[in-house]
Amino acid sequence: MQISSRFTLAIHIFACIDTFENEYKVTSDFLAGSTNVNPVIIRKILGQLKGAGLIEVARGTGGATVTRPLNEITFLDVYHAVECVENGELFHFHENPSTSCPVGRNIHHILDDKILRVQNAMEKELASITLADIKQDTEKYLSAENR
Amino acid sequence: MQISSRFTLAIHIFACIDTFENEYKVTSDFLAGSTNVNPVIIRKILGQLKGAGLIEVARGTGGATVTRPLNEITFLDVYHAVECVENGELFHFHENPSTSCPVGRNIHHILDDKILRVQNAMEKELASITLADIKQDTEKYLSAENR
DNA sequence: AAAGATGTAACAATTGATGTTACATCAAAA
DNA sequence: TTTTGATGTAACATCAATTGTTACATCTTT
Repeated sequence: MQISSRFTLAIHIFACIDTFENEYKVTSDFLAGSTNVNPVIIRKILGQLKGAGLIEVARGTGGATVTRPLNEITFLDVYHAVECVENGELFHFHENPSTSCPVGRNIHHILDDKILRVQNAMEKELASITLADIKQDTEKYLSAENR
Repeated sequence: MQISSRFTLAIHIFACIDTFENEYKVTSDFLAGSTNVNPVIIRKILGQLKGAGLIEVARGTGGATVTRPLNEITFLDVYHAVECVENGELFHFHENPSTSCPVGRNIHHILDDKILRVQNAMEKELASITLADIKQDTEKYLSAENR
């Protein structure tokens, strides 16, 4: 299983807000155009980002804006905002291992710390990347187009 | 989205093989009992592990055995054997970002290296854990039960 | 009020995971 | 050589999550 495209969509949304907020009003329809994804899906993601306090969305008048400096928003913040698994558990366990088998009744003890290590490694890397990096590379690629 | 329970099931299977292979013949029915998962599911996972060269399964007579020393099989080997996403891509991209939007047509350039960093961090940690670690902790918890 | 947004409910479609039955096939042992 | 107990696998069922879509109440500015 893969991490849902909501994550890459959310990053795409932030790149659009930063790139276009001075030129256009960045609405769900605008974002739907850039991502080629249904506006209602965009609004749901905007709602999750808003719920996490990363953006504000103007009711009535429309448009999304970022609430903090971009270097203070990490990929991990976005990931947590948008990925909706219980406790953010990366690995899915089989539900009811046998309690009459000694391995079955201990498999959680045996595995939990190792799985946590893997999840922590991933989250640490996610936390090391910020939206400022995205801004920088977006500008790099866009200016490379104009030559 | 979470990584499928096939992964934790596969580790469970290895723990069973190592713990019980001298006492019992470790068949798909035996493993189905310990994991509380349907035997056909177990056989599919066994097939994937066999395809990756990690185990051998005896046709006719039945039973699974490991092909290499446990410290030479990493979590990453098991993960790759069992997780069936194209190229092992951890993140799912939205399919058709707009080519008429400058952000849309560059979003892959912008994101790919960062996503790769995250995936590499996860895989590096997966590669650092081996089935020998599982064996050791399995023995630890089972012997703790017998006191 | 009118216009242009958002928020959200309700439902459809698709996909992948998981479960289940059935059966062909295999290898050892009786 | 037949029986027995396995595996391999097809075919289908079920379920959950993602994603898409329509519709509409609601909000803010004009």
